[in-house]
Amino acid sequence: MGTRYHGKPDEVRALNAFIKLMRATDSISAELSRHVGEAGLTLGQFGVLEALLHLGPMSQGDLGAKLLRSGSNITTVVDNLEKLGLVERTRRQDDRRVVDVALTPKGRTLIARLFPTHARRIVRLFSALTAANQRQLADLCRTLGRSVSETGGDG
Amino acid sequence: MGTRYHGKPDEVRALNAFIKLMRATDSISAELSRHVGEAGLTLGQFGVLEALLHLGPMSQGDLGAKLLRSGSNITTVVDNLEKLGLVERTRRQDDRRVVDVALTPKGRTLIARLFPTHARRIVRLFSALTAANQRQLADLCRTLGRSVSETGGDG
DNA sequence: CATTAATACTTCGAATTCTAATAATTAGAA
DNA sequence: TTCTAATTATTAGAATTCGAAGTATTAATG
Repeated sequence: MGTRYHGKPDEVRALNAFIKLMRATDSISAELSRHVGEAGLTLGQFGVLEALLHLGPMSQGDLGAKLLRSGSNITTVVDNLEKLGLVERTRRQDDRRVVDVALTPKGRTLIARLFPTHARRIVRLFSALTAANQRQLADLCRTLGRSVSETGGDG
Repeated sequence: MGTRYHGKPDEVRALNAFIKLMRATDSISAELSRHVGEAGLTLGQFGVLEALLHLGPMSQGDLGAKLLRSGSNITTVVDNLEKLGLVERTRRQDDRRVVDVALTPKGRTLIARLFPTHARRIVRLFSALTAANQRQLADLCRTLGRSVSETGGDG
């Protein structure tokens, strides 16, 4: 009772990296969510607005691919952003299956105002790491993420 | 208009590390969620069962602290696990505010069966990194996570 | 051309997750 | 001891998130 998991060295090592990764992400998300929430937005909504600001209007499918979210999720989040008057949907004329999403002036003003603060907050959170360590972390995460999404389930 | 964000170097660096971190975590979570889901569990439920297996029975408050989740979230997840007959609640006698959560035999059997596969899966996902790189990643995430939860909002 | 298959989105049901408000219990202070 | 604080858990309401099923549209096949 109350004993930690003792496994093989390679399991302990991977599980430790895994749990640290998850906890760091959780902490950062919670912190950013708190401040985005002060502006009346969720992180998911913020992510959509930011993608539209920096990449321009795009279909819901592309949004899902960019943000690694399911199609039904994008539908829901865009629904809520539309209710808030921050984005608008346009059915594409040359392919009426596709729905393009674009910022409204109100949405553009809001995200353009919020993003700089958000970016500075991320700089501050990551300032616990040196520049070299930030690059190293990005590199390790890129390798890891790429491998996971490529090899997927089988192996 | 389809232009990526161009900011100051320190912003670009931190934002890049941030997005890589988030994407890696998302990919890994999705992959693990898929397989845990085959056993009829969510990642949140799995996390509670695993904590109870490796650390023994504990209060809902302690579960929330271990898993970095809110109290109301733990209430909900434990509700669902209780419906599935995998955990049981006991009101603590010497402090009747506290609810202790423990695995039922059924819950213990299930998580004890699932965990080894889960652990091997994590080892496989992280095998894209060398042992040294896994330790490095854990170290960077520990530093980052600790800094975030300590310094919190102000800075 | 007609049928079938693939694509893009929506809807539905369920679980997660949060904050805020509430209830129950315990601890501390007057 | 009695009133007030603080602690622990639950409930309510909203948003996120998923997978599966359904709809509309387009592409491909016969």
